[in-house]
Amino acid sequence: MTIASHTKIRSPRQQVETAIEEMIVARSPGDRFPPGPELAKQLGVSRATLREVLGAFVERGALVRRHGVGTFVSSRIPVLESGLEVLESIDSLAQQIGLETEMADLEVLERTATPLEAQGLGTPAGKAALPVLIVNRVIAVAGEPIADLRDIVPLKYLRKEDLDQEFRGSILDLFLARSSPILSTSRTQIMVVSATAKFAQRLKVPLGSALLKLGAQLYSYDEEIVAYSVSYFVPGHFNFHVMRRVKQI
Amino acid sequence: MTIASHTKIRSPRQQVETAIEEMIVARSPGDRFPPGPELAKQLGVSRATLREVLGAFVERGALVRRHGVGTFVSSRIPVLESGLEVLESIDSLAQQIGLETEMADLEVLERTATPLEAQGLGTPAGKAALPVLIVNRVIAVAGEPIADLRDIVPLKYLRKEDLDQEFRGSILDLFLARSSPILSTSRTQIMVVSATAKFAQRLKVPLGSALLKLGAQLYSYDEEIVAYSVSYFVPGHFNFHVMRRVKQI
DNA sequence: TCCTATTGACTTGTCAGACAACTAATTTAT
DNA sequence: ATAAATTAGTTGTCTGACAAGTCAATAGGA
Repeated sequence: MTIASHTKIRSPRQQVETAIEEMIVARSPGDRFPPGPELAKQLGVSRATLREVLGAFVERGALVRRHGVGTFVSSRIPVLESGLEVLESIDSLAQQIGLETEMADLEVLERTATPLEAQGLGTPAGKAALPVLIVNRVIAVAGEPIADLRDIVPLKYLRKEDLDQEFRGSILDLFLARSSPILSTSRTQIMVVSATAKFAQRLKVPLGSALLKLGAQLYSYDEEIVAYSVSYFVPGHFNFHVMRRVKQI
Repeated sequence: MTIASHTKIRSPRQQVETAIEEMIVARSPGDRFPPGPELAKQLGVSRATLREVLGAFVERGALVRRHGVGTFVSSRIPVLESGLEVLESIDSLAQQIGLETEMADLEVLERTATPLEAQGLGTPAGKAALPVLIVNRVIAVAGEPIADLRDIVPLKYLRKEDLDQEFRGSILDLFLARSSPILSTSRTQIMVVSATAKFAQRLKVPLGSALLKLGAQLYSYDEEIVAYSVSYFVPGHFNFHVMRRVKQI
C-alpha cells in the first residue's frame, strides 16, 4: 500500500471537462475548435473519451458540432454556466457578478418536519415524524433584501452543531465544502406567488406584489433527497434563464 | 442515383436515442439497464455510439451510471422530458396530460419590430426597421384562460400567408412540421410580473395578481434567432420544473 | 465461530486504430 | 462560363482490447 497523495485523483474525463470549459471561455462565440484527433492528442486522451466530453457540452448547448465541418463555440452563450440548469448558491452567483451579499434574520432550529416539508423531502406520508434542521435567512445586497431562503435538511445529513460561526448562509456550499453527502442534481419547481404579510415585511415589498418562488429537491449521488429548499426572489435582481432543447420528432 | 425513399434516413445515433428513450419510459425508476456490450449488440450499434447516447441521457439526469456497477434509470424522474429543459408547445404539453386546449383572441399582423422586440430577436440596435410577423393569442382550458402568448417572427422565416385555417396557435409546432427552419434550442428567461389592466382583462385575473412570464429566443440549427416569444402564465395550471446539475469543484 | 483477506465475475471507463459519411473548396471537363 | 468530378479535412461509427472499479463468494486466520 503506497502513501496516499493528498491531491485528488481526477479521471481523464474530469480533466478533459475542465480543459474544454477553459477553452470555451477563452474563445469567442462562433470560434472554431481544433479537430478531434488533434485535440485528443493535445489533451493526452483518446478520441473516444474526448468525444464523450464534447457531447456533454453539445448537450448543454455550449458547443455545436457539424458533421464533416467542425466543432464550434456556440454563439448563443453570453456567459458559460450562468443559467438555471446549473445549481449554484446565491452567494457564488452574486460573487460572479461582483456583488457583496449580506445575510439577515438568520434562524436555525431543529424540529420535526411538517407534512408539507416531509413531502418536499420525498418522505412517504404517514411515516414517523422526520427530525429536520431548518435554516431560514434573508439575503440582501446593500441593505436591500433580494431573497428569502429556507432549507429543510434531515438531521441525518446536517445538525445544528455543524453550522459554525463562519456559516455564510448556503447549505449547498457547506455540502460541497464537506463533500459529504456528494451532490449530483436538483429538481427545481418554478412558481409565482403574491407576497403575504410575512414576506412583504421580511423582503420589504408591498403586500401582494409578485415574487418568484423556487422549490428545490437536492439529490445526492446515490439519489437520496438530502435537502428541500424554498426560495422567494424579489423580481429584478437576478436574471434566471434556462437553455431548452427542442424535442425533435 | 437511386430513387430516394420517402422514409427519413435516421442515423444510428438517432435510432439509439429513441430506443433508449422507450426503454426508459418502459422501466421504473431505479431499474437496471442491460450492460453496455449486450445492449450495443441488441441495438445493432457499436458500444462507443451507445455510450455517447447514454451519456446524453446521464447529462439530462434520466440515467445514472456507476463505474463498475451498472447503469440505472434515475429515481428522480416522474415523467421523462416534462421539464422546462425541453421546449415543447403548450398544445403538446397539454395533450400529454390529456387536456383540451382552446385558442382565443387570435391576432395576426405584419409590421416592423419595436426596439424591444428587435432586441429580443438579437438585432443590433440602430439597424433598419425589421419587418416581423406578430402572432398573439390566449390559450384556454374549459373556457378558462391559462396563458397569453405572443410570437415575434421575422418575415424572412414566416409570413401571414403561411398560417392556414388549420393553424392551432403554435409557431413552434408549425416550424417543426415544416422542418424549416430546423430548430435546435431556446434560451428562456424566467420572470414574474404583476398583471396589468390589459392582461388582467385578457386572462380574467385580478389586477396586480402575480403572473409567470417567460421570454424565449428560439434558435435554428445554424444559430440564427428565428423567433422571440413572450408568454404569460396564470399560476396553478402548469408545473414548470428544471433539472439542475450541481457544479462540482 | 467470527472476522479478515483474497479471489473472481461482472460492469463501466479508457484506449488505439481504422474506415465511412459528410462538407466545402478546388480542379477539371463540357 | 457553367457544371461535374476530385480532393482534403472533419465528424460519425466500428472493432477489439485492456484498465479500473464494485460486489459477493470463498478461503484463511484469530
